[in-house]
Amino acid sequence: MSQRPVPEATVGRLPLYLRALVDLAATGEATISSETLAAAAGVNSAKVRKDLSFLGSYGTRGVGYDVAYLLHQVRRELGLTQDWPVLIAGAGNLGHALSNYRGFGQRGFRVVAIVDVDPGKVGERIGDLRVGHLDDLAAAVDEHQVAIGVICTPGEAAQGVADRMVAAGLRSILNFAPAVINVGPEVSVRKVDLSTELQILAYYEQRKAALEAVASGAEAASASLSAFPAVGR
Amino acid sequence: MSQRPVPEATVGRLPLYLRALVDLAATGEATISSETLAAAAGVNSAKVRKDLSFLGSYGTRGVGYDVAYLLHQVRRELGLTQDWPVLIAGAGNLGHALSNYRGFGQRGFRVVAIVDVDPGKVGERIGDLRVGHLDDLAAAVDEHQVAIGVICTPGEAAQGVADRMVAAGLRSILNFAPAVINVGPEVSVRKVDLSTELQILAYYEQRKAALEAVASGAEAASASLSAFPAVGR
DNA sequence: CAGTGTGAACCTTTTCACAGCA
DNA sequence: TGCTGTGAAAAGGTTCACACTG
Repeated sequence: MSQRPVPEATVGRLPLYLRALVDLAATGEATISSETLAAAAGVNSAKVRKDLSFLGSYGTRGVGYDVAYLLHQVRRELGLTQDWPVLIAGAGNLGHALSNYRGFGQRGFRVVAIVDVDPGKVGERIGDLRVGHLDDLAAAVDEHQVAIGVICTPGEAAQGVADRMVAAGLRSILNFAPAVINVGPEVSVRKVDLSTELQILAYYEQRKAALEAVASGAEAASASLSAFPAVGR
Repeated sequence: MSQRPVPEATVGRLPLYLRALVDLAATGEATISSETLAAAAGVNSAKVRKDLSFLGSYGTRGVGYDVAYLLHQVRRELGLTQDWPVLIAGAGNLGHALSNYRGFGQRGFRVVAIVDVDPGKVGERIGDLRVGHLDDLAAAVDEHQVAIGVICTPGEAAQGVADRMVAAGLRSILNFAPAVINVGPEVSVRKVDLSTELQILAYYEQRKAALEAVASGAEAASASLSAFPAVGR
């Protein structure tokens, strides 16, 4: 496959480029410059060029990138030329929402199983699926060749569920539970914490409020407001 | 308030420490070392000490940090000594789930309004709330002193909603829609993209599969598997 | 003497700036 | 001529290692 290692930061942006390219392909544009792609993805053009250069030399100097070709290359690099069966653990609010989320299917992620421990939830229908019991996780992983597990349980249950996932052979976990989970080095974990994001916003919001209090006071606050990053990621 | 600017990366970890400290306080521990806090937060101890040193010298050499005191300081730094009223735009799957998510309330974020454009959703009850119309967004922001807006709409609608939020005076936005939104530099935006996270996992999963194919082939793959970061953030 | 606080080294990521090519 | 691809510089973040202190 692709030669040198792609930096982590770049991998994190490839899905952004992918989305922009999909939108662009729909409009019928044949080629795109790094400048335009950068605008669509919300980054700067130097970053786009550097990132894409890790995948290979897919651009044409003086012209730009061929949309269809680049789209294919980014998809291939991300491993999205195949479908990925996904299992969700936890059929609460969030588990429900994710199971029904159309965006997953559109991007090649098929939710093939949902499990929970609550007897009141086991057996419930969600879309085309029936909620299974957590004890059947390993069987479901085997049966559907699941590659990625998603944890949507309360924080207390997260580690136990993660252990079962790893035992069942999963090596990629997306964790929505507000808890740190410990797994072996062969397992990739990504964490999405909804409250954390709000807390980070609260931090910057607070600073803005504090600055304004100063500004509305005696001396003009000459310091630029743009000291606040628009995006903290 | 607090003096020197806290690095962005540190701000991003403060909620992690906060959660660990809350758990710890519940167990009754009075003090904690950077080593133990690090384990609870899933980072290393040097990072913990550096991070906390930006808030001030709150530790005691040879002893550690006073849990209750540090908890208070982290809360204060993050601006969590007050409640933050939140408005959600988009009452679909995700909007529903977030409205009902207990974790927000527990951490000082109160969902005070939900709006949508779909006539089938406007008027619907979600918890204690009634879904309002998007046109009433500004009124709701005023009435409830909303500080943070959350976008849970489809991608196409995100920019329009963001524009309304900014026009209504919001300067902090959490965007769950799969789209880049453009706002002025005075507005902080954080983005959570569910599909993006899965795509990143797919990338690493694919590489693992490729490596294993090589390993199970002729020559022993001497390259270490630990080239895969457990967490990509 | 255990554990914080922090300079200094190191590594990653971003940005700059321009040579080189279609 | 216009835009890519990329070295080199700058910025930001992490880790090391140890002086210092309660």
